[in-house]
Amino acid sequence: MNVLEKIVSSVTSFSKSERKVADVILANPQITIHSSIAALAKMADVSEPTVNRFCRRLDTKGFPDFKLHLAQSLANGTPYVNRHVEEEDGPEAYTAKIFESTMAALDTARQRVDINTINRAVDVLTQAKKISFFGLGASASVAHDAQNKFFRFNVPVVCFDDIVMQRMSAINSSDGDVVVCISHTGRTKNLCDIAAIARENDATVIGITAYDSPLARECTLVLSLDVPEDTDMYMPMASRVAQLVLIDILATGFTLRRGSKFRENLKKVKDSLRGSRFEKKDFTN
Amino acid sequence: MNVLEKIVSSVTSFSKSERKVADVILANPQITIHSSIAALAKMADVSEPTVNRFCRRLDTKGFPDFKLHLAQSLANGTPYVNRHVEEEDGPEAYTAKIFESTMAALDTARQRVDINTINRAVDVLTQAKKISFFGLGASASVAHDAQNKFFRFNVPVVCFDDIVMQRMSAINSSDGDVVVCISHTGRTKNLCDIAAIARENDATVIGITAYDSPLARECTLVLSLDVPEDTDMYMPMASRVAQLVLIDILATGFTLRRGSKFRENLKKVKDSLRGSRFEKKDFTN
DNA sequence: CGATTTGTTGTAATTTAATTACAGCATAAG
DNA sequence: CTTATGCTGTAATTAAATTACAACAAATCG
Repeated sequence: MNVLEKIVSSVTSFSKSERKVADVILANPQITIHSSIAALAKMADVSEPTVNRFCRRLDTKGFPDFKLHLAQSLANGTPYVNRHVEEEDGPEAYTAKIFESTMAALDTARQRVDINTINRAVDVLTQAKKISFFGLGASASVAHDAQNKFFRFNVPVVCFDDIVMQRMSAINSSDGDVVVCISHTGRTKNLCDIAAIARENDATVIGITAYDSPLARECTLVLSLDVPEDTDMYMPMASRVAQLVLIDILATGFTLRRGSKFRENLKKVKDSLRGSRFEKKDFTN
Repeated sequence: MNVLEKIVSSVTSFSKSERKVADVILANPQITIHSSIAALAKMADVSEPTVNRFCRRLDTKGFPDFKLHLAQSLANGTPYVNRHVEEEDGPEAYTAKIFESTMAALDTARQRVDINTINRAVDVLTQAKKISFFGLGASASVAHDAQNKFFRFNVPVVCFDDIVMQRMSAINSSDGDVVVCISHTGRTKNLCDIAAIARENDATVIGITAYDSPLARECTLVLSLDVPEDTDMYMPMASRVAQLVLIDILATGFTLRRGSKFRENLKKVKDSLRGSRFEKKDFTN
């Protein structure tokens, strides 16, 4: 929890004077970090030791340390203490909030993701005979994106967003095949079934899903992203972005494992698109 | 440019002692922000005024101010000054770098995006008779994701990743229809054609693409995301995440414009999925 | 209803940290 | 070899933050 959020959440436990300090800081955080304790005390109309006590109450070593923490909270420009979109937000507010909450979600995802599992997943993927990406609903687009990436590596890769096709594909899988099942909740029944079928047929099943979910139990390897989802909107937003970044990481790990010679191959794929595009120089006029 | 990057880039203009200071700071930035000028001077084996002069050279007001800037640079935990993935990076390094570069990309996207255009795009979308999302290649998955979101709003929405279908759909469009064309480069010939066709048929064309690209010229409204793409990997990564966030923003703007009654409808859509899922309580054992 | 205790706040003293002024030294140019 | 320019450190100064303590307010208990 950053200092700004901490101030908001513990505002009830503050004394009268401390609340005055909190109000001033929340109103002009940017000014606060460039003020001395004397200036801030004057703004809040309290004494300097009160400001100091306020800082200590927030588990900082003192005023300078508090400013450091505050600066970090503000690093992303965070003008909105509350990142949840609200009814009365205008375009500027909700745009900023969505960017910020997405970045915050990626930050927690980064801290929580298990590097070891990523490494093992990359291992498995590089040795795969065939890679299949399965997702339903919102996760289907993540699966498509994964296909688009891994397809460039010139490995056999398929992607299905249709349970019948997924089922048939899972039944036909065998030892050496890798099936990647994508689901935010990990509680989509059909996908759990498919993971189980794939496992029964000796495929390695990687789950990009919630830890300790039904789907997770069916997987050989679970890449969990416990991202705090903003449920106000009833749509998966931040979680899906985190999933995509995870795909990027797996794809990057894959290319690095394959070595630099392989990377030239990637460039070839990219260059092959040139014919379908307008040249850049054509449009500098 | 953040302070850390600034130090790296101006390392040549430093004097011998200043470079010693730079080395110590770059090696332990986290320790630096919790040190006094005396402690840092000792670590770098220079005098205190040298440290102070070093700070001034970096356009900060002095040592405390420098620490503030440094704290902000480190806010995202940035241990990697260079965010580009390199050959010799291990799983820990490339995972962190990809998360960081994605977050950095979102941050620049946020700063550069034009709120006014977003607002107009939301206007247009809320009044649309029908919404179509078109994308090819990597952008196809973004289009799919957009469809998944807008579909929940109970508005007529289609998504095509096939040029023939896109073309037919564009030809059949008419006044009041909105076509959203997604392309990072904005130079995919087929998509430019389709945008032109849609426009000729009086549809409103929103482009999620590069500003000043061939596609942008064919659009009624251009949502540009000039995100610095890490081209080392020859894959669209950060740019596509930014596009998705933009979709989230448009979808959010849409729901807010429609009011709170409409939001209950969203909840209904989400609840409708319940039957296809395992209940949470079933798996707490 | 008054006395005592607990907690909050500000004043003044102290300590700590940062900055400035200046002098010595090294390096490079004339 | 001499002079000038620039870099670096010592010591003095100034600014800032913290601590100790006293006064006051509020609440609790007899």
